[in-house]
Amino acid sequence: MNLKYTAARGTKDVLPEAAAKWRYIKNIARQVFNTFGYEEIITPMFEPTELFTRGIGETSDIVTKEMYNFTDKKGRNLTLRPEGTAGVVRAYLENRLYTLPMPLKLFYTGSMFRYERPQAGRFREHVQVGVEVFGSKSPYLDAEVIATVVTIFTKLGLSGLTTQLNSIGCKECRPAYTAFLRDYFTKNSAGLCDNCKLRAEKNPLRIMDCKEENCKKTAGGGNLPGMASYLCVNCKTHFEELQKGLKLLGVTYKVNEALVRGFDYYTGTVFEVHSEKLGAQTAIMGGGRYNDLVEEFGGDKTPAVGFGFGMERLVAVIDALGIKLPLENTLDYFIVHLGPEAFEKALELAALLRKTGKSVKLLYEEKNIKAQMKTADQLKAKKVIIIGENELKDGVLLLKDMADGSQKRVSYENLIQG
RNA sequence: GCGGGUGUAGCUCAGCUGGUUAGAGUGUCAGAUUGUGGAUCUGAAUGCCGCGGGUUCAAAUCCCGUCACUCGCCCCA
Repeated sequence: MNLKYTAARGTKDVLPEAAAKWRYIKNIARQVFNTFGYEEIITPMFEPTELFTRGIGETSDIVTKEMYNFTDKKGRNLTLRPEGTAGVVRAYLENRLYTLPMPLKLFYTGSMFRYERPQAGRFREHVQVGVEVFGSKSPYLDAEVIATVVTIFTKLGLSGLTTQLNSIGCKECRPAYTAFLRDYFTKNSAGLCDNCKLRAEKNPLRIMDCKEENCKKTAGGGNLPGMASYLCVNCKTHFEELQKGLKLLGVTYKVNEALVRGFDYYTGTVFEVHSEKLGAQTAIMGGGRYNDLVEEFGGDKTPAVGFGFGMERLVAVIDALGIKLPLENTLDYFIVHLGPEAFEKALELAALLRKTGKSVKLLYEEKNIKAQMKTADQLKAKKVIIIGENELKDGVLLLKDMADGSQKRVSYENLIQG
């Protein structure tokens, strides 16, 4: 076959088998969100470009090289959303959701778009399930938000995950630390890799996480003071209480002082969940606090915290761990029909059974019984109904249980009722 | 944006240093079993050898380009 069209680079079809997994995961997530009191919000897939450039940060990689921008017929600059938070914050303000009881807990699911080079666990369109909570600055809320996603992962049977945690400080304390790092690394730039030379100016926090040996050495092999020692009192107590909260909620975690996230809006708490089953992309969930973003978008100062996890990566971990999700096979009946008269009966019977909520399939072409039985087997039908000359003559049906192979004659009435 | 690998049947892949009608397993379809699936046996169908160009008497094989996939870097879910 000579394919005329293929899916756009970095996009993927989710076929029925995988879609069933997605459905199952989303159902679990919905259940968990419900128990934590979240409500769903659906926001547009594209927004004015400025929303993202301002929200995520002009200099971030996502904004500078990964956005799907376009102009519409009126010349408006629009962008396919690369992440979920900015749109939800915009919707929160535009619809005056701040008049609702606080804290307001929202969840969403939807596609995100980033123009990246595709690779294991990374696509140009990926689906995120995420939450945003507005109106509380309590560290115990941070803890609960983390517990929410950990609960989902636990319910799905995931193992070997590590929840990483850090505080990157707020407007009060972070500038002093980045200034210190910037100063230090520009003075000691000789040993840095090309990337880190750029980072020294742009985002010196990242240098602490570089894998290059020389950069590690230049960074003092872990002897440089970390962000922790620069945190202001508020950030410090917040971070301590968050950890206390996680212990109360039974969430195991690991503090990772090198954990930095790619969006500019984060303040204080940041966190990620990693799996070693994913190749180079190990994060399946990321999030944090963003106490200044609502205000930057023109609202009142409103603390907020959120996370997002990626469906594709989550499914990859589930598969890599060999987890078999309890997906139900839904085909109740397959009707085998022999001859034109039986076919008509089969159509009528299918309609009756479907009225009672049963799932029913049958073939529309004349095929011998063997071929039809084979199809029933391939479709994993629970039961097969056979209608042939004998059954027509006696006004009954032959009902076969595909699991044990047993079969018996039943009346139409009994079948519909049972 | 930068590197490495790979494109052969629906799927997984073999085709060595160029040489005749391009193979295997699996799946599909048919038959053995004319009213019975999952096992076994027999048989059949299926390929612009990713695409374009070049070298050559001759290219799936060598060279260049291109596209796609894939694994890394950066970054991120």
